[in-house]
This record gives sequence, structure tokens and C-alpha cells, in this order.
Amino acid sequence: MTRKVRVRFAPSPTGPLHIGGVRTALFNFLFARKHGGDFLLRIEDTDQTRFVRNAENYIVESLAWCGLTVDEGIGAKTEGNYGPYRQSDRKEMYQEYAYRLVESGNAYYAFDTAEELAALRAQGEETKQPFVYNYLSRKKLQNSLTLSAEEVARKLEANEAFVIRFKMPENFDVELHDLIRGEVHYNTNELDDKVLYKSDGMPTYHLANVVDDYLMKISHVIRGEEWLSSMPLHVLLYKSFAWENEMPEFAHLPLILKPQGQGKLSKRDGDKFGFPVFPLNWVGDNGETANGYREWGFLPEAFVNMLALLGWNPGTEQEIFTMDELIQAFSLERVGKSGAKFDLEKTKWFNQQWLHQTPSARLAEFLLPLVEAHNCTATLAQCERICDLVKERAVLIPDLWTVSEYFFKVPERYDAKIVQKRWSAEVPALLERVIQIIETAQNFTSAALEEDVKQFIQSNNVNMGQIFNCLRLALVGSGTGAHLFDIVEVIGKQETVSRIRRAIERIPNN
RNA sequence: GGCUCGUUCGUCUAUCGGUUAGGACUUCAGAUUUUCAUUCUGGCAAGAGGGGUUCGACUCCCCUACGGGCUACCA
Repeated sequence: MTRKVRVRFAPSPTGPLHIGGVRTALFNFLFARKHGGDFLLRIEDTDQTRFVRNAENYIVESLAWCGLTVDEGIGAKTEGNYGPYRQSDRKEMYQEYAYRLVESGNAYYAFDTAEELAALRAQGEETKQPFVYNYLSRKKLQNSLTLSAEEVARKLEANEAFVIRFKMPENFDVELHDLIRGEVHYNTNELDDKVLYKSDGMPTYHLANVVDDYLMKISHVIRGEEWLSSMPLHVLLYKSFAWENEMPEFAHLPLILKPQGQGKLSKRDGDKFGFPVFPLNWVGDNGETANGYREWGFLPEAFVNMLALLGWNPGTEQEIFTMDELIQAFSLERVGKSGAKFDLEKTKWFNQQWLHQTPSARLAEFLLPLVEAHNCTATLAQCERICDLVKERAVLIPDLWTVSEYFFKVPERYDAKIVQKRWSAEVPALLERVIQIIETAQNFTSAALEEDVKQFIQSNNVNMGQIFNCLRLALVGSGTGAHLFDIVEVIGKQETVSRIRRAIERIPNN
């Protein structure tokens, strides 16, 4: 049976999306594109207590920044025919499905209060017999399995709070197939009677997820490994609804782990590792902030490239991928099974690579605002030229400014070490000669200028290293930077001469 | 604790029974360069441990260890 590929990214809006979530979205997106399918965004906001107001916008904006265009659902150009795509807007639907399960005997009403269950759990802690609401304990609890029909009707009539729980079958081996992990087995006796429908009238994740995936004709569920252990419940739910034929295939992605210490990366980790765990800067309702990759100066292409290679590999030695190349190369078979620790250094390397191969015209769009923020002026064309000259020295976007600063402003200080090493008594006189050469140059281009100065050096038998380094010192203020005569050409005759004069004035002779 | 998934250089990973176990990041050394950077060359560095199966195991099986996940009216 081949069916149209439809996958969804279904985050819950409880805060900013962290890089693990972005990667899940990315893999869904790649899979959809690879197979000519649809990529949906559904918002799973069934937990009213954890709802964070600006989280949904953040999610939409993050996906957009990464270039993960949503075909259907929240944030799509046109929402699509299977809406609404926010679970809170689908509230009534779930109730109907929950009741359907009760009627078919696959679920039941439970009246135990949260406090009673908490007490049982606490007791279980003490006696080292953990309390589980399952096929054994349900026989002794307050539910429609133990209570008489009249009693249940009475409680319902009286509007007593209730939940609907799944009636987990007894001693049944569930055989599961996962696209990444292969066969996985669970016995239902180890599973509990999960709440499907909460007393506040909202479904839990499990019910909403299954119902929506069914109704939205999802073909493949690609999600994090934290869901692997609820897969048997979900599969059993499909069976209980008699939806086995429409059941999606499952793929559980390995988790992204904390770089040091243990556990999976979590959004609560915020900035504690000294690098962002979020794609974009985050400002919470409570005023809490956290850094994002975008604001740190990562290109979305590099960020996506890095995420794609975290847990997936092409089987070749290619590491730098455009989105189109990723789509071409992607397959779930090449997704690894084990969790991966995130590595900031490698991420920076990806960005550096991307900075090198990004056209300078685009980088100029990043440089210009940085120039202006430092109270300098430039045109986009100038920035483009300068990016051409310096981009291989930058790792992050803000470096574009720090490695090109001298193009826009006169050096304020002169590197003492270079002065010490190169600026001897005869330098000012030599630089005066260089000024002459520059002022009288027929052809004010980098190559011609270099030729002229080199000729002077040769015919006068002076030290090339000394001249070049002192000239660099005068123009840049340090021993770093782009090709010397490119700098001369870009800043121009007047500025070059003025900087040399300034250096001669300010640098004391050794 | 129970269930479950996993385990190759410090990190990300290749290898789908036979390889000097390959690549990348990091790091170190060298080359190139007027400088810095880039680039290039080279070095260091790995199959958790123990049993099997096999002519032959990193690869298959079992046990142990270690790590991850789940174990909520959270997702």
C-alpha cells in the first residue's frame, strides 16, 4: 500500500523550541520533501497549565528562519482541509472519540482524585512497591469497572470530576515496528491505564495525537525517542478505534544529549552551557531571556546543516549540504540509533564553511547594519567588496565587522609588538617614499600598486617584510587583515596617505 | 526500582563477517602567505568487558557494565 506522505511536526507551546525540536521538524520536513509529501504544523496545546503565550509565534518564526516551509496547518500559506490545527480548537472532537472508546469497552471512567492517587504513589514510594494504575490496581479503585452502572450514572449526573482511562489489555505482547529501531516489544502488563481524557475536558497527548494523526491522514510519525515507550499505547489506540489500516508508520529519532553531564537536552537548559539551545532569541512573559543561534550570528543554512548531521549521515564524506542536497540525500534508514552530544565547535565550523561559500552580496546585508551600528558609513557595494576580502576570516556573522573594522575607521592604536619588531628609525623615511609612489600611481589598483611598491623595494634593496608590515601597521593598526594592497585600493589614495602620515606622527621611533 | 532503547577516536560518525577500522571537529607539527586568516600536507586518537557462533567478528547471539528514555489528569 502506498499512500501520500503526510508528516507533521507537533510541538506543544510551552516555551521556545530547542534544537532537538528543530531537528525533529527538520527530519520531518526533509522526509516530506524527499517523497513529495506534505509537512504539517500542528500545535498541541492540551495542557492549559503549561501554555506559554508567545511560544506558538516563536515556533512558526523558528521554522521560517530555518527554511522549513509549512505546507499545511499553523503558519502555512493556506491552512488546509484538515483543520483546525490547534488542539485547543479541536476540544469537542476528542470528547466524542473518548466516549467511543468507553462504549466499545476499551476505556473507562475513573473518579479517583488527583490527591488520592498522589497519596497512593507516596505510599508506594515507602513500601518500594510503586503504584501503577493498571490491570491489577484498577480493580480496587473508583471507576466504572468497579462501581455499579447506577453509581457511575449518578456520579456523572452529579457532575463529579472524572477522567477517561485506557483499559490496557492484560498480558498481551505488542509487537511494534519502528523505521529506525526495527522491532520493539512490550508486554501490556508493564503498561498502565493512561488517562486519555482529563477532568478539565481536554484530551491528553495520547488521545489527541492519535485522533489527529488519523483525521489528518498522517502517514509517518517521526518524533523523538522520548515517545518510544508510549508507542504501544498509541498502536493499541489505533486498534481500539479499528484504524489499523490507516495507522501511520513510526520513526523514533535519537535524542540530543547535554554536552556535559547527563540527560537529554532540555529547553530549561537555556544558556547554562555557554551556547544557545534555541534557534532564536527568546523573551518569555516573565521577562526571562535566552540566546538564539540567529542572534549569535549563525547562518540558517549552517544551523540546519549542523542539525541534519546530528543523528543522520549521508554515508558519503560530504559534510556541507544545502537544503536541496539534504532533501536529495535524506533517508530514515541512515538515521542513527544512539543519542548525540551537541558540539559547539563543530557548529561553528559549519558556520565558517557557510560564510566562505555564501555570496558576498548576501553577507553585505549583514555587514552594513553592523557598520552603521558602529557609527560608520558605507554603501552596500562597498560592504560587498569588503566581505569578499575578509569573509574567510569570520566564523560568526558579527566577526564580519571585527575583521573588517579597519576599512571603516582609522586605527586608534598600533600593536606594540609589531611596532617593537618592525618600526625602526629608517621606517618613516621609507614610508614617505611609499606615499610618493601611492600618490603618483598611474593605476590605482591592488595589483599595480603592489607591483610599484615591490619595484621600489627591489631597486633600493630594502627589507620587504619591514616595509609591508609597517605599512600594514599604519593602515590597520595591527599585524592582521586582508591583503595589504587590497586594503589600499579599497580605502583609497587619500585615506591611505593620511593613515601613513598619522602613523609616522604617532609612532615614536625605536 | 520496573520496562525499554542504545554503546566505534575527547566529540559527530563510516563500516551492513574478511579493511593497515575511514572521514570530520578539536589538537599538535609542517608547507604556502608581507601579517592574520584561509588553503594544503602530516601526526596523536576508537570497536565497554566477558562468553559464545564462525575458517574468520566492530559487525550475529547471550551475560555483565555503562549511558539514554519512559514510569503525571506534561508533552
